Amino acid sequence: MSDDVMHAIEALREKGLRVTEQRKAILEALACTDSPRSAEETFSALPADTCDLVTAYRCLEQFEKAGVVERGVRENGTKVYCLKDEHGHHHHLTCRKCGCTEKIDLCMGDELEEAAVGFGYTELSHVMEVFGLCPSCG
Amino acid sequence: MSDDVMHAIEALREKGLRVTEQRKAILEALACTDSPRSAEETFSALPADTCDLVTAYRCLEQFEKAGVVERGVRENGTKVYCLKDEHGHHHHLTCRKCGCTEKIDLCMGDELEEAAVGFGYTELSHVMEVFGLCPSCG
DNA sequence: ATGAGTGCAAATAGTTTGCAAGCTG
DNA sequence: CAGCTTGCAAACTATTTGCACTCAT
Repeated sequence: MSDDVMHAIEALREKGLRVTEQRKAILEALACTDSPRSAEETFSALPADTCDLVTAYRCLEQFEKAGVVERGVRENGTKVYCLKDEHGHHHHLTCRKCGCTEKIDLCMGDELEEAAVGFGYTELSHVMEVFGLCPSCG
Repeated sequence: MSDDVMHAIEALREKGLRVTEQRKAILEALACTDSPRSAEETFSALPADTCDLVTAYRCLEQFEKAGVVERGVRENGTKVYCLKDEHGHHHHLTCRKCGCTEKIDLCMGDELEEAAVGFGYTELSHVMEVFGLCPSCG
């Protein structure tokens, strides 16, 4: 089991969430790829009969609330999730055609906060995804 | 009819798209608000019997391809559209609770392009939305 | 007049909810 | 053993598609 998964499990415990076989498997599935995955995709990546698709949805939602995964969106609106790694917040560059992704470190968190706080907003979060055609598909 | 709508109509013609009553009404509906609106919301903002909801979906999609509207996403994945104004590209700060929005000028287009081009990506686009609680809701 | 655009009905994708049974802490 | 979790079925929301008809160019 990877470090990231262990940390995630620990985080779940700290938040008072229960650690079940299903949840461990879902975290493992998220850990074994760099690309953010949708609930369906995460579910498909699981060994057969690990859990129900609904459970994948529910766990991913819980994981996000607990802060162990990050949520993004595809160009079509599908929600995608990826395990928070030790580097914390980052974004993705996703190929519109083949779906492959690259991690990009660049994040304007600070500028955003600044602008939003200027409007008196609190509890900020943001979604940012970059789409394009990768070298192989372009 | 506002300037923005006139420009949009002109742009449609240039792209070889037809200018119908429905399309004009949809553009008007988009023009009369600062907030990005979903297809459903745009449709509801239309005078009764202007067109079918499906038409709103189809037109907004066409408008985006033609470059006369910009598309964003809500936190829940819903697609939203807003008319491109003379200032061009911008982003929004949306209140998670009441849904009100503020326009924010800040956009990291250049940094993004740079990073993405570094990976060999082409035909870039990006989605960026900031969510929070507005002063009244926070 | 010709094909883009539209309306209506129906299909689809993604996600959420209700409820009874199961398992974790 | 309390109540968080899960599974199964079903509801729902947002969006897309097929097809015949209409209208802008």
